[in-house]
Amino acid sequence: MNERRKFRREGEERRRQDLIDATLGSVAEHGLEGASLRTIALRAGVTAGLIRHYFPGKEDLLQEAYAALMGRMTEQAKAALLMENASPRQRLAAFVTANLNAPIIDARVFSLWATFIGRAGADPSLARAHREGYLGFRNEVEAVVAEVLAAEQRRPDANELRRHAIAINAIIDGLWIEGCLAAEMFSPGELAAIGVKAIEAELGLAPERGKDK
Amino acid sequence: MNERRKFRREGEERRRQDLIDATLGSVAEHGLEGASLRTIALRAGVTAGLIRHYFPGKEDLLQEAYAALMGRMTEQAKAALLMENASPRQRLAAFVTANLNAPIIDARVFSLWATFIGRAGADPSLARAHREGYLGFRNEVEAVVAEVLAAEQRRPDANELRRHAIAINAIIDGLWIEGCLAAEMFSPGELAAIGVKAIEAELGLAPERGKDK
DNA sequence: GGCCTTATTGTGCAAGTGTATAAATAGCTT
DNA sequence: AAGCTATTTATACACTTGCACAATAAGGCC
Repeated sequence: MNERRKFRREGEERRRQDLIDATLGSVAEHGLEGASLRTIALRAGVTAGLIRHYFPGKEDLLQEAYAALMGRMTEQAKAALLMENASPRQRLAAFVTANLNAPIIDARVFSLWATFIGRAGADPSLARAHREGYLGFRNEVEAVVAEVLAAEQRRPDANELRRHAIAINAIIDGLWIEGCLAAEMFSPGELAAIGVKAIEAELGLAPERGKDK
Repeated sequence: MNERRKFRREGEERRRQDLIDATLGSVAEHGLEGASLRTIALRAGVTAGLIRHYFPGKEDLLQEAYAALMGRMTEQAKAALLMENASPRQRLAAFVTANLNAPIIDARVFSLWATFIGRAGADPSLARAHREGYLGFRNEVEAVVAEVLAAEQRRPDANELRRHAIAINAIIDGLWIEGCLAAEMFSPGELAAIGVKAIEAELGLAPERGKDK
């Protein structure tokens, strides 16, 4: 009468990925507290015991899940900077726009980010993971800003550059949060437009004229 | 041999406040997952059973704790706006400065904010609490911005005002996060200086000259 | 000072937790 | 087709959790 459940063997990479995705899904829906091994396993279509076969403990699973989340976020964010043959200013605008639209503006991703980063104060390994991600991001910003200003024949010193990068980073982060928490309060593209304008004001760039030449 | 624990009766308001503080402390240190009724009670110097006497359930306690946190944050933030006989521009600068220094820049407060808001996506009552707090804050900003621009003889329309408020709010939020997460990366007052400058650029205000007249 | 209210403690309980480990079977190798 | 191995299931265990409730004593009231 008691039939043992049928199952399929999956490749190791695939299973690990599925478990990590299931973990992120659980955390996004019910928070860290609601993400039990059984919940996660159920979501991954697997029994709880299997998790122990791929991860030494729950802590490790959570940590890998957070790393995966950060990786995806920064990867998507930086992708917008790779445009070839575009002016620095256009690339900066594209970067900002990419960061202030889907899929980066996303309630689920924000929920995950907030949940994990709330523990950064207590968990040093999470704090370090964040610090690295943040500095990498800011350095990217600083590099583009340097190019933009150079194209305008301006020679900012290191300190000025740093302050611009901090401010621009803040603008993007702040608008990102507003967008994630209350997407329906903004019309499509509105946040990106506000962001680009604010950043150009910060850099003292003349307002864009219609395409000439 | 088994002596029952001695205790003191406290006023109702006092006990509720203590329990709420203990809750915030627990959540800040160990996250929502680590904030059990027993942990909270221990921190408040009380037995777990007592919590049920003041709060119908854990959910209610958490909700009241979040409301208390938000209340304190916005209260402190708005206090800076109450300066009498100061120019609008000075009041705006004071507001920004107040928001980008201790006690509002604080790792513990940030941890709490992030932990709770991470659940806003799943918990509608938390989401609403946030929405109200955010809109109240932004309206304050919008009001000051209107005064500042009026003092400069400028007549922005409602939409322009709204966009300025959104951008300024983002700048403050973004710098707040940076400061909370990595306070040691910034010299004292640096974030506030960056914030004031960025906001004045956003509003198109001429850089401040030394006091004349 | 004795009494009465109720704030507070202590204990119990069912459900759920992470971890450990034994038993089974899927799918490759030969 | 049989056998092996390691992926997967299933069960057990000690512990914690939120909640319920009976027992107790603190402190104001007469």
